[in-house]
Amino acid sequence: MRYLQSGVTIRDVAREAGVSVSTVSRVLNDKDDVAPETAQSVRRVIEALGYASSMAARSLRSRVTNVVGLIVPDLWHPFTSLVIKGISQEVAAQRYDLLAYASAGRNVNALASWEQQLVARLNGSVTDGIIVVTPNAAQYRTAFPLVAVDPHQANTDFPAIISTNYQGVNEAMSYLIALGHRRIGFITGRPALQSSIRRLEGYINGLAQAGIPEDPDLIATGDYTRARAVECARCLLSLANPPTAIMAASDETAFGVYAVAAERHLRIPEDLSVVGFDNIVESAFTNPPLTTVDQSIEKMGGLAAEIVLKLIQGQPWESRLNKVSTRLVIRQSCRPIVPVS
Amino acid sequence: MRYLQSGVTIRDVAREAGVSVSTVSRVLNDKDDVAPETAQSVRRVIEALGYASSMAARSLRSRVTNVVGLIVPDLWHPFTSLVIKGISQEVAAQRYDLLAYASAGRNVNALASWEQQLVARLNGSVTDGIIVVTPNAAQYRTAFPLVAVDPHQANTDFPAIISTNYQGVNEAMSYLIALGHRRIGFITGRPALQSSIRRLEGYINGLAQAGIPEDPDLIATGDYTRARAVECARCLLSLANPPTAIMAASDETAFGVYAVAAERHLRIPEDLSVVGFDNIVESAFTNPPLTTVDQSIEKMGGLAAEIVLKLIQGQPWESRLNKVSTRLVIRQSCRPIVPVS
DNA sequence: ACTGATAACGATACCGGTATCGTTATCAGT
DNA sequence: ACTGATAACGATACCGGTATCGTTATCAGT
Repeated sequence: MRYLQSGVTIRDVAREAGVSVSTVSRVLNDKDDVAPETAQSVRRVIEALGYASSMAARSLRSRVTNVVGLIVPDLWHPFTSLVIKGISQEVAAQRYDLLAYASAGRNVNALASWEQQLVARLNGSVTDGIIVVTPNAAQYRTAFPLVAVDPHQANTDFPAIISTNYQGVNEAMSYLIALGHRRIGFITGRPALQSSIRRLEGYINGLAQAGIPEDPDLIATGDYTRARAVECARCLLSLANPPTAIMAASDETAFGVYAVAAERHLRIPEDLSVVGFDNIVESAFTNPPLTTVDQSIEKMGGLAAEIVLKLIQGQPWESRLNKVSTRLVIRQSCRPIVPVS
Repeated sequence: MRYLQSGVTIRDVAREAGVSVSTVSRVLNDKDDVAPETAQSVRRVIEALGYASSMAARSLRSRVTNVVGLIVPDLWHPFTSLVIKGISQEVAAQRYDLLAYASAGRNVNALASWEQQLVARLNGSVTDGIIVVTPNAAQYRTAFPLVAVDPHQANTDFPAIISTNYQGVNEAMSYLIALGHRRIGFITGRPALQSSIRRLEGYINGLAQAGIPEDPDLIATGDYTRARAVECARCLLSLANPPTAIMAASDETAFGVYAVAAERHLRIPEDLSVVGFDNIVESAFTNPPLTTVDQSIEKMGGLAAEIVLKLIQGQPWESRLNKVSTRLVIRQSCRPIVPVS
């Protein structure tokens, strides 16, 4: 492999065009005090030399990059993909560029401090503002616009986008109870996370509102992963008096329940009703399609982008907590309970 | 919203620690000619001031960023997600950072020149090398490492990763023919693309090898999208003598066939066999699960990362075309043809 | 006592842009 | 003819790091 020569700088362009670097810079930035003919000839030279200005040099001096940064744990998880889709569209619409950073593969302990470092380093050099998805650090210190999507802590120093976790589960519970279910199992998310806590509260209050006593055996502690959900589901379905329905704290969790149902030859929804949370793309394609709580992940991304761009442009954003509402999507994984005659 | 004060520079750290900026720089880069006590105290000051070095300034001078760039049309498409997963793991393993750029939302005509600009701008300022997925430009001019995944042109100036498109379809055809199918429809990809051409050849030669005459009616021209595939499938299934099986040039295309089958009350695989290409995540979750040609998208990403990192480190990479082999994944969307008694 | 090597650190030019201030030519208005 | 405004452009400091070269103190070896 050989590469073409590079390293064309603004000074090369200036020399070739017979003007000063100032004038070239003016042409690059579409300033208005340049004679049209001059601009034209400079542009021709730029084209001929294949010149592209260095983002590093530009941002070092002018402190504007027109780039929005995004920090996510990974770039391939379904949840992440949807968030990115929402962000991406809004950012592109406002003619900014999007630049994503994956923190995956890193030591979990070092992660928080690494993210903190990254935020500081990106802002003030390569990005004008940053969107963070599921931050691990409690606090970010930055002088630049920062917005968090689905933060794991309740209180943050910067605007955060969250969905109505409590109401989402609560609504799903009403639905299951209306179908006649009384023994409803719950598999939680990762206990430390705010979203997980709120969803559990939705479950508990859902039962209370219907006057159904809470049974500790029916609450299994998961962590949002499919693997852990499999263990939880085995546990719940091995009870002497097993649940007729399982409310899962995430779609991935629900798919774990699907797997266990299959291994025990339980049919969904005939023998077991299941409700998920997230409405990731896969949930519409499973067999049967999963009834789940849609948290408009895409919309969360869009809102995050909107806010960070407002902040970048110097407009204030009062509200620190921005809720995006959830909605129960009824598919085919639940059915009314048939009283044992 | 108020933000913390920022703008801590290396000079602030130097002043506070009572050393020169050179020494601070040495500490930052783990150079060995610094007294341990000095390094210790500098590190304490860095911590106390919340200092983070500016990537822009660093890369401007040292021309090393430890960042691999990625340019993709979008960040949420299933194909993209899998490529990114492969890249991400390899890049993280070698302690580089990954930075993704989405070109979506941009005017299609301006896209190629925009990408060309972006490559030039990223390299030599924020990244050490770049991986491009499905480039639109015929040629990129860059002095830095560049690798293309699944390029749309056959010949490129830089290493490219492609899958064995021809063999993949060919193998699938053998499978369908072995099941007894004789009238096999084909829905192509976007005709201009190299991958599409090779897949079509796999279909045509598959028929020829079995001595089955080619029927132009059975070849419908798609473009890899689900929407277009729906029209193609309607066309094929409306023939006087319709196909008993359809080979689709992509999984998305296959899902278009699924949709048309449902609207016409045709059962898959009882009434119609379908084979896809890609093996995206969804294909395992459809009803029925799709038999498809796996092109190890993740592995393609991993290989791309491996090559670009080798190039960055100055090691040569001879081969310009790197093939990743395909593999037929048999699920439940095909069945043997039953002779009409 | 002198030499040479080495450890530890400092001073300063420089990367490639933009911001800022200055200069020159031209011309309308009196 | 002189003044002031304006259009068009140039010279240069500067952004915040690192590379390069230099300096000083210390000490082992003769």
